Formats: sequence, structure tokens, C-alpha cells
Amino acid sequence: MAVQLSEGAIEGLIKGKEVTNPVLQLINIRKLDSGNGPVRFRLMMSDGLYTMSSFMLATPLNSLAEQNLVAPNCVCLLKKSVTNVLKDGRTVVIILDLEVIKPADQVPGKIGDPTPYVEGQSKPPQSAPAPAAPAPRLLQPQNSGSMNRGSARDFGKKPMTAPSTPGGTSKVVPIASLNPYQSKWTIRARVTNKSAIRTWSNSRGDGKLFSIEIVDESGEIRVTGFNQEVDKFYSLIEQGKVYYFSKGTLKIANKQFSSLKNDYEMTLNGESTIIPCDDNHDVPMVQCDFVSIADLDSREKDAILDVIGVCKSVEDVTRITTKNSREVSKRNIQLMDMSGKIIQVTMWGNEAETFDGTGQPILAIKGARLSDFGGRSLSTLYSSTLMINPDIPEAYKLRGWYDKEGHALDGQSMTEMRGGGGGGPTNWKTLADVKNEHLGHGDKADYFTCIGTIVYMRKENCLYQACPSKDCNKKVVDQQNGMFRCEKCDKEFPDFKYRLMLSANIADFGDNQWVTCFQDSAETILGQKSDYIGQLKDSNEASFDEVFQHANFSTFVFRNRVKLETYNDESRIKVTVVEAKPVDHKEYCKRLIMNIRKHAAH
DNA sequence: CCCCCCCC
Repeated sequence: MAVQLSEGAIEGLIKGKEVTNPVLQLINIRKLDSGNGPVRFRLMMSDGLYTMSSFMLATPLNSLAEQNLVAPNCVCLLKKSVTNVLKDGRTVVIILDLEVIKPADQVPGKIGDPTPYVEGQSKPPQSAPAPAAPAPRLLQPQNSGSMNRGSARDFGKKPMTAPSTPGGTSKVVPIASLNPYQSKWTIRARVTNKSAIRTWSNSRGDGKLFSIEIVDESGEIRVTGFNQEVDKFYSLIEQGKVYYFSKGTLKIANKQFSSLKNDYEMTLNGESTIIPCDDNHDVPMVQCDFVSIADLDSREKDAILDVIGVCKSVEDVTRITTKNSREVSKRNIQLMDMSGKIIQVTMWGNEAETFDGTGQPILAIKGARLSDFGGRSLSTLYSSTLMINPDIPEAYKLRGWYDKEGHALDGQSMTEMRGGGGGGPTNWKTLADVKNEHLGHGDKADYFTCIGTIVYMRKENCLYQACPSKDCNKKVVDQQNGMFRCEKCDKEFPDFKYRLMLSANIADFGDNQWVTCFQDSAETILGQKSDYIGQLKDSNEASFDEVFQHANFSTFVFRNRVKLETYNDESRIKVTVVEAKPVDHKEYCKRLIMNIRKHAAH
């Protein structure tokens, strides 16, 4: 089946013309370096006439690229994009929604015969010089983008109307369409949470700030105001009310501190305006993405998430003294939901003191922090929103269930109040999980444990000559005179010790991964000591090979460290084995059975 | 530009 590319579409996009649903072929895709935030991709696309490499895949579509759904050769329908001319004159097209209409594996070869289009030019080669086109405004929001894999956006099925705004400068756009590459916009949103004013003082300076969370039918975003903006806006903003927000600085959100479903957050700046909006009945109140209490044991520790449950029991308020010798009130409650599971929730300060659990109310919490205390427990944060008997369908459903049958259940607590056991739980992952969950992409390394089978080992360079002195494993330099020099010890030795640094490919049922094994784990895998392996290498190559043949296809439990490493613009995941140990089959089977039960329960 | 969020 032939697919027709939209010839001339790229020229149109560059000139800022409105191009209706162009069909383009992906030529290549490159991952851009990222900090904490979502990974961005730069795409080279072809319309059959030109190729242009300044296409950026914006979040949340980047997850599709991570899953290789957007792969070289595939043909895409560009459903929503924004063209921007950067300060340096380059044109960037930000892709906000696309659909793969022909997967890469169904495309026999190149469809078009594209002429290279040089990045950095803001116009096609043939056209006469013209001033850089202004970026077009966003088109109408698409609430039903087929590739939007973000959380369900159930609020408001109808497209948002675009009334003229108080300032009259720009169209009202949905929160979900905000991005750092567009500066002229207005959103209409309800304030669902408003913080107190906080001050800070550190090496970089001091100041004050506040933050709010705002929501519209397309999504939500956190907004922070500093210093002058605190004076300008803080008293104006009331929790629960709707405002027009115009202009602000968008930056990548640090997910560590927020449960909001937006990859960006906003900082108010000198250009920002916030104007009350009275006609606000169609703007949703809050947006929650409730996690079933039973599922909390499969979530990462420290995750910030939303829960809803019946307040089954309430403990008394206590006063505790923190490590910094501050005194604070604390109250534990037990929440149960329709999974029949119970979790302990700790609330603090004023919330703890004023909480009234009589009548076993429904409590919804947006943005609670998951702790591993007692297995699993929750704690509220300053930024958490607590809602008692909220006017939402989930609450009515829970109320009905609890009054009818739930009240008779004892329930099963996720929070074990005895002992605990140190060391923390093992972070079991499949190799596919490691990739899909972007382990190692954060600031610090991630650790995970997996079952893996050695499928390949690089014999070459698996041994190195190391300094013979105790605790110094530095590589020595062969002086070619029978002596070996260690730079670290600044000494020459008549001998060296062999140490292992083994590069191996391990596989589980779903994926494989290159890993690096140092001395101890490599010895475990090879089943021999490094000095013996070194001896074989020097004297008996057949036996040396045999060690590897024997070790190949053996299976171990690997504890690993994973971190994204960047070498000149090229980022890749590096996995280092911290420990390799034999499989405890009894324990392994127990865990498999547990997993089967967990999945069967859904 | 903050990012503190407590205790067992």
C-alpha cells in the first residue's frame, strides 16, 4: 500500500503557514541529553522534497519514541505542531501530537527521495530571501489525540472555546499545550492549591516565594512566583477560583517534588498577568489520578501520588520532636479502598490537629508521599491537597461500597507495624523495565536486581595487570624490563596481579543488556579466581576458552547500578554489576508465584 | 531563584 507524503509540507511549516495534517517520513531520530526532565528527541523528517532535522518530539510523545514506536523509516501524520523561529534564526517544529500511520517495519525503503535540507536555514533553498516567519499561534486543542498516552484526561469532552481574553493579546490555550518554546499564550484555570509564602536563604541568595497548582480541562501545572511576583499576586489569588493566566516562564518540572501530571512547570515573571474569571463553571475542580491502595507496594518509594479511601480508623494526635528539635503535631489514620487493602497515612501540623474522622469520611489526598516504613505507608506534604468527602464520582462509589459491604471487612494492611527489617526491599526489575522506566536517567544512579543469563562475554581485555600491593588495584605499566610500574603507588614491582573487568551481555525473558562486571562478580560468573584465569590465558589458551564456554548461558541474580553517561553528545546507559550470586530457586519461585497472584488479582 | 515536608 502506497503512502503519499505531503510534498511541500516542510516548506509550509518553516514559513509558519498552517499546514493541515502533513504526512512525513521519519529519516532518523536522535535523543537529546536531558537532566531530570523528560527526554527530548530531535527528528529528521522528510516530505519527499526536503528533509529538515529541526523537529523536536515534545513530551508526552517522547515516551512513544522511547518505546520505539516512532522509529526511523516510519511514516507519521503530524496532527499538532508548533513552529518556532529561534533567536539564532533556526526554525524548530515542536511536535505535540502525531500518529504513526505506517510503522517502520512496514516501510520497504525510503518513500521519497529527499533533498537534504540544511539545518539552520529558516527557508527552503529555492525560495527568495524573506524575513523569518513569526511562529503561528497554537491551533485548537485536540482533546482526543490518538497517541496521547498520558493520564486519562476525562474532564470535559468538548473542545475548549477560545474567547477573547481580557488582555486581548492571545488566544486561550489548554494547559496541556504549554511548552518552553511558545511565549505568547493565555490559559484559563482554577487554583486547586495555594501554598503559604516561604522564604529561603542560601549561597545563591535569599528571597521569598509561593506556589500554586492550577487545572483546566486539559491538564494541570504548578506555578511559582518569586519576590516581586509574591507581592503582586499572592493576595489576589484565592484557592478554588478561576483566573486567566498570561505569560510566564516554562521549564522542565522536577518530578521529585510534584505529582502533577505535567512535564513542565511555570514561573511567574514581570510579564505575567493573572486576571480573575467569573464565568468558570466549566473549569474542573481538581484532577486526581488515584492509585489503588493494593497497588502501592509496586510503586517506587518516595513517589508522590494520589489516593482515595475510607477513613477506617483514626489515631490520636501526638507531638513529636524532629531531628532539628522542632515540635510538630502528628496524626496517623488508616485508609481503606475497594481493594480491601489498608494503608497508614500520617498527617502533620494543623491538618493533624484539626482532622475529624467521625463518621468514617471519604478522604482523597492529592500528592501524598509514599514511604517504605512498615512496608508501605503514606505521609502528607505541605503541598498535599486533602479533600474530605469530595464531590467526585470515586468518592460516591467508595461510600456506597463501604456502607454496603466494605464496613464488614477487616481489610489487610500494607503497613506492617512490627519490626521492619533493614536494608530496604530489593528493587526487582526486568531488563525491559530498566529501559521503560528510564532507570539511571536521574541525578544519581539507580540500583536494581534482576535474574539474568549470560549470553555473551568479551574475552578480549577481560583481564588487566594490576598493582600487586594490597588494596591498590590500579593498572600497572609494563616497563618491558621485567618491572611493572604503578602510577598511584609511584613504585615499580617485579610482578603484578591479574584483575578482571568483564563485559558481558545478560538476558532475561524479554530483553538483554550489556553490563560490566569487576573482580568479585566476574569471578563468580566465571567460577574461577582471576589469577588462575590469568595463568591460563598466558599458558593454555584452550583451557582459558573453556572457562568462558563453561560460564556461558549460566544464570545469576545480578544486583546492578545503572546510570546514564554522556560522551560527546551521545548518551547511553551504563550498567555495572555490583554483585552476582547464584539463583536461589526456592526464593525465585516464591517471588514468581507472588507476581502471578498480583497480576491475577486485576 | 524553591524543592523544607518531620516520627516511629
